[in-house]
Amino acid sequence: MAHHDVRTQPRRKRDGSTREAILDIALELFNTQGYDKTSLREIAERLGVTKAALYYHFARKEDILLELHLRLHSLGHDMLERLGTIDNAQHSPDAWLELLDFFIDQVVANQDLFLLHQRNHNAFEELERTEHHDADHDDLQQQLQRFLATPTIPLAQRVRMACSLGAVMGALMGANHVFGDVPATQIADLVRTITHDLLHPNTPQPSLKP
Amino acid sequence: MAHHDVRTQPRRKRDGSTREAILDIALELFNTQGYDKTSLREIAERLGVTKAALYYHFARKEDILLELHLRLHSLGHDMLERLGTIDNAQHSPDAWLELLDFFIDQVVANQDLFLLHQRNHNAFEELERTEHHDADHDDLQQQLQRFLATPTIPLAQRVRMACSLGAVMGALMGANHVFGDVPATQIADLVRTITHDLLHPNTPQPSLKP
DNA sequence: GTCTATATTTCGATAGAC
DNA sequence: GTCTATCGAAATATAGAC
Repeated sequence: MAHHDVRTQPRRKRDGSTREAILDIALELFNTQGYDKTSLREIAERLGVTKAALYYHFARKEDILLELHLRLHSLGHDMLERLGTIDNAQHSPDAWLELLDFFIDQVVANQDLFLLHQRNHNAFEELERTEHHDADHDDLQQQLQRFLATPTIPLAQRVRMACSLGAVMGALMGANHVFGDVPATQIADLVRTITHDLLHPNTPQPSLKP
Repeated sequence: MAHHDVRTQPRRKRDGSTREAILDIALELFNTQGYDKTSLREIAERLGVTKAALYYHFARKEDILLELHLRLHSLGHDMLERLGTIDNAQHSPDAWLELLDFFIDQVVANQDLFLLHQRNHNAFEELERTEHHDADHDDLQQQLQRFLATPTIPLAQRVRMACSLGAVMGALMGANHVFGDVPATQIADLVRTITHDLLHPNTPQPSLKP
């Protein structure tokens, strides 16, 4: 579940650890400097190889970003299925809350990838413009936005759902800089409480799960 | 209050409308393509002039972004003062709610500028790394983050405040694409209600203002 | 203020040896 | 798999005429 096959490539040395190292360094640099401002020379330097070596593993610079995008995409796969079940009948706040619960876990566990997507929004958009976007494998965020645009759901509730998503991102993305050394899981639990208040106004919190 | 002096430049033709036109086009292109992917050639082309003409108005490309940043900064100036009064004693949810109320208006009225900041986060960061950032003229977002890091405020409430900010942004930024032709002011009112629920859990809404 | 060059730099990408 | 060397494109920025 961690990788998506992509085992068409040959290998002789380093068995494939270089490819992973490239992705790790790229993820870090893309997050701190941005995708465009990060050159292949910089990535190669940090890795201790030359630019040309990168081209053995990735045909284009864009493909590095694409691979990172795929990982984020596979993370959202489970969520999108749950979204489908919601779409059919029950747009209840409870179903959405359950979805958020899962989403929060994903964000905490893969903060870097979500940060990448948020901080390089434009680069990702162009990525999907180039990759001719065959079918329904939309971005997670795009699917969520399309869901929030559903006209059959009352506007007030759609706005509530949008706010709840923003609340989760707002609290968890900058968490490292703002909440210091407080463990992310603790922040996540607080956020869960808050999303409950947000979606179930004027309803007291249920007691903690045993 | 709209512009910040910057009247050191000479002028012979076009009295200064070109400068404004450059900023308008740049803002649009930066939002759709990103700051890095937008070339001066592209801006000039759209304006109907040549690249060199831009350099009469802005010494560097970075200065175009900087000017846009300053406008966003001046918008936040009032808010930061209000923040200062909160910082002294009362960290009450009501004071924060009042701040949010003002913030929501700002975001609705200047959606493009806030979008610019969100979609080009990395470019803005490098901007403040270059411009040696003399004193306390931080970014609005940076000031808010520093405030949310205040250790004297209980953690649970700090997370609530972070969530409320995220909720506002989450609902208002993508509003155009998600909520279709619903006027932004209507969304804003819904968001106000939601932020109330978020900061005053289990408390019924006060009746609408007369 | 705006133009026509042109300088300078950096980047993504390729070719071919090892 | 990684290297050296290099190409070609595009971008920022400058010089100087009008």
